Parts: sequence; C-alpha cells; structure tokens
Amino acid sequence: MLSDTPIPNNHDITRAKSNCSACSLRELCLPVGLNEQEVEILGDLVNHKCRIQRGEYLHHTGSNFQSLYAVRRGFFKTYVLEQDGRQQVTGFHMTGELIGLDAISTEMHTCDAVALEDSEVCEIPFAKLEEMSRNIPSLMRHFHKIMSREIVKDHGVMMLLGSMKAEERLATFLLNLSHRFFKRGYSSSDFILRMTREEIGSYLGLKLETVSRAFSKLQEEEIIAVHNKHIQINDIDRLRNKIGTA
Amino acid sequence: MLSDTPIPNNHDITRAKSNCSACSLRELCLPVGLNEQEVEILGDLVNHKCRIQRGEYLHHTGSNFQSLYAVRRGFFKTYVLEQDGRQQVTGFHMTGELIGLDAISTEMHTCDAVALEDSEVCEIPFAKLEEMSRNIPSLMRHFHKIMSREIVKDHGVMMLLGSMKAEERLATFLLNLSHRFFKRGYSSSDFILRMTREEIGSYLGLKLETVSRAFSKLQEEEIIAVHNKHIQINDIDRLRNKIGTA
DNA sequence: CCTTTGAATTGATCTGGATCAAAACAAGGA
DNA sequence: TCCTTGTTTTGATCCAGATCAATTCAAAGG
Repeated sequence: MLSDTPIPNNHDITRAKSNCSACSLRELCLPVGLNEQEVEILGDLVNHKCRIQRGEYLHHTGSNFQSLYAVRRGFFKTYVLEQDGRQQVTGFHMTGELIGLDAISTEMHTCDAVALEDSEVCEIPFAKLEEMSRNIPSLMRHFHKIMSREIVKDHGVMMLLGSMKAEERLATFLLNLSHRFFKRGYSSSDFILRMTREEIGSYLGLKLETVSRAFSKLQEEEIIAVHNKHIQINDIDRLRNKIGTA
Repeated sequence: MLSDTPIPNNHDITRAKSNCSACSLRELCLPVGLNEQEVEILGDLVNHKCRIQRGEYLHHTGSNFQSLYAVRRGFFKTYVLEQDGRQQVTGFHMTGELIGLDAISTEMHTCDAVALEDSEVCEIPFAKLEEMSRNIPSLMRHFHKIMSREIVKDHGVMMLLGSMKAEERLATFLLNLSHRFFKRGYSSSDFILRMTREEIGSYLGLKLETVSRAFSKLQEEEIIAVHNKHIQINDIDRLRNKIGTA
C-alpha cells in the first residue's frame, strides 16, 4: 500500500533538515532575507542551544520573561491552567516555531511550555532581539510578521472552537499538522503524533473519547489509518471535504 | 435601586474622556511613557482622524494592508467568513484599542472590521510606525506589548470556547466588557451593548437563543438586569462566581 | 396612530458530544 | 516471562445546547 518514498517520516531515525550544526538563525529561527554580515551579527542574538528532555519544562506560568525560544528540534505543547486545575492546551510547537510571544505583554509567562519529546531550543534574549531589530529593519519587520501570524493562527482556532463539529475539528487539526510536517521536509501523509488523545481534545475543545471516536470514524471511512499515535492519511481530498461540508 | 452616581454610563450624552481635541496618541492610541518632544514626533505618526458611521467598514478581508486603526470613539466588531458564508466574530473593539494587527503577517487584512455605532478612528500608517519605533525604543517596546497582549487575549478566548459552559461564557463576556468600560471611565455596572445576541453568540460559540436564555437566567437570579441591550450588573461577585464553579 | 421589520424571548423537541464504565492495548520494569 | 501503569477504544446513557417554531417587543417610517 505504501510505495517506498524518499520522503522521510517524522519517526525516521534520519531527520530531514536536521543536519545543520551551528545554531544560527539562518534557516530556522527567523528566516529573514539578510546578507551575510547581518546573519553574522544575528549570530550574537542566540544565546545557546539547549537540550530539553521529554517532560521537561521550558517555562512555567508566572515565571520571569527574559527570552523567546525557537524550537530547533522536537515538539512542545503550551497550556494555561484554569482555576479548577484543568489544563487548556493553547498550542503545539514544532521545529522552527517560536515560543513565548505571549509573555512580552506582562514580562511574565502566561502559560506552561513542556517538551513532548526530546527536543532542542535556541534561547533568544528578547531585549537583544529588540535592540538588534532597531538596526536591521528586515529583522524587525519579520518579527512583527511572526507575531501577527500568531494572532491569525489564534483566530483560526477560535473559528474552529466556535463553530465546527468534532469531526471537522479533527480533520482541520490533522490537515494542519500534515501541512507543517510537509513544510519541514517530512511526509505529509505519514506521521507520529507526539501528544495524547486527551491533549488533542483539550486543544480542540473535545473530550478524549470524542477524539478517539472521530479517529475511528475517519478510519472506518478509509480516509486515514490509525495505529495508536501513528497516523497515515490515505485520502487527503476527502479529509479536506470533511471541513465546512458537514 | 440605582443611586444617582457621578459615573457616566456609556449611553450618556456626555462621554467620559472624549473631550480631547487633537488626535494625538498621548492618551489613547499608544499610551507610552514619552517625553514632550517624543509625543510631538509621534503626532506625525497619525495620518488623520476619520469618522466611520454605524454599519460602515474599516476594511474587508483580502484588502491591502497599509495602516492600523486606533479606535478613538465608538465600537467595532471584526469577523472572519467561513467557506459556507457564516461569520465568526473574532473580537469587539472599543476606544483605545487597535484594529488590524492580524494583517501585518500577510500585508492583507484577514478579517472584516465594521462599526457597530458611529465611531471615529485614527489611521496609523504601519510603515511609519515601524520607522519611528526604530528611534523610540519605548514606542517599539509598547507596540510589542500590544501585540503580545492580543495573543494573550486570544488564548483567553480559546480557553472560554474550549472548556466553559454557556452561562460561564456569558458571565466572562459581561465581566470583560464591564472591566473595559470601567477603565475608560464609564460605569462598570450599567451599559449598553452595541452588538446583537447573534453577534455575541458568534463570539462565544453559542446560538443566539442560548445567549438569550443565559441572559434570562442571570436576570432571574437577580445577578443582572436586562432591558434589551441595556445591561445592569447588580451583583458582580455572584457574576464572578459563575465562572469556574459550574 | 398603525404598519413594518429586525431583534429578542420563550417553549418544545432533538441530538452531538459529555459522562460513566469497562475492556483492550502498549510499553516498561521486575 | 508476567505485572503494572497509562493510553486508547468501544459501548451505554444522559444532558446542555442546537434546532425548529411561535410570540413578543422596540424602533422607524408612513
């Protein structure tokens, strides 16, 4: 059924695009159109590459904000705690994405960020970033676009939570993941989920049982194949049709 | 029941804090800690004060992005259209709030913005804002905080949509409005809603009938008084208790 | 004044997803 | 190997909110 393809899955041992050695921002953290000199200057921006083990926290709610974190490798979730202790997942973050933008506003983190697999991040001291963006207009512009994109993304989630049915939500979620894996050079149709059904449910505003049932339904219809956390998308068009045509 | 109070309602003819003449950013658009000279420079930033009538649009989805808009007076809603034509309200915006941050990312507006009452906005050319913030660090910092606050706000809405019941959602919504009116010098317990039940429902992920029933329920419990769009909060503590104690 | 029109309320019913419960499964660890 | 523990699936039931339908109400215009 699966033709052997040169495109790596995100669970292959060899990782796509993970062979760059120095932690420059050249290709992942803030891929701006810079000249060589600017890239070099930018090198100063990044403090150090930091390994984070599965289950370790990048920051907690209320902790002091100093730096943004660019995911270099791995997978994170961020969540806010409600008064009654339940957690609401606000996002999943993979290679090349920035964590901590919410903390700029109050200079305190407003969510917890935890690694869902062994990961690596670049720490980007925010004061330094602001300082440098003063002299590099394209960096400033790029940073503003990143923040703006975050807002747009959140509006998309609001739409999902506000008006989609369970199956539509899951389809949207899978298509989004698929797209993000694709952009990173991984297979868009064969990947491993790093989060549990409960975490997916929290993100999508559903209970874990409902998420599981939605997976099963999509599998029955032969649109996807589910083996625990291993997902294969067999018919992406029909998956797309699940959205907005309920 | 209502003691006559010096605090104006948002439906009084005399408006609180609306008597400033020039459209400087001094006190509303971007209230940064600036010295006199900087404030003067900043005056250049604002193109012109612009009147927008109820029902008029500030921008449409897909239109070219040039400027942010600071609400000077009045009330707006922003919404995104789904493929099937329904609209999902992404926010309500009142005096002092910024509209258009979502458009920075693609340089196209990603939502429609429409005035829900006769309003006035300041147009802030974004290129100019970036240019100036390069020379005024506190302006840059302030702008970043505004964007970040937007992200935090959206996370709050995600939490609301993802895990609250209808009554909790409406209580949260009313408390949020109350707080925003209060900060602007209006009564926090007596105000006029500018949006319909349907628009509230869209924002809160509920049908208009459910919104209406939730209003009625809160009124029965004598926590609020509802006369169409006129809302009075009689017992703000019990309203607060509605949240997270379901 | 009455008429029109859009908005809001209220009632009756239906249903998607929550909840409760149990079984199946997977990954470690002893 | 067999436990243990956490995760996932599946089934049975229940309920909050959606849906459908009918009034009521408010504002604007003739």
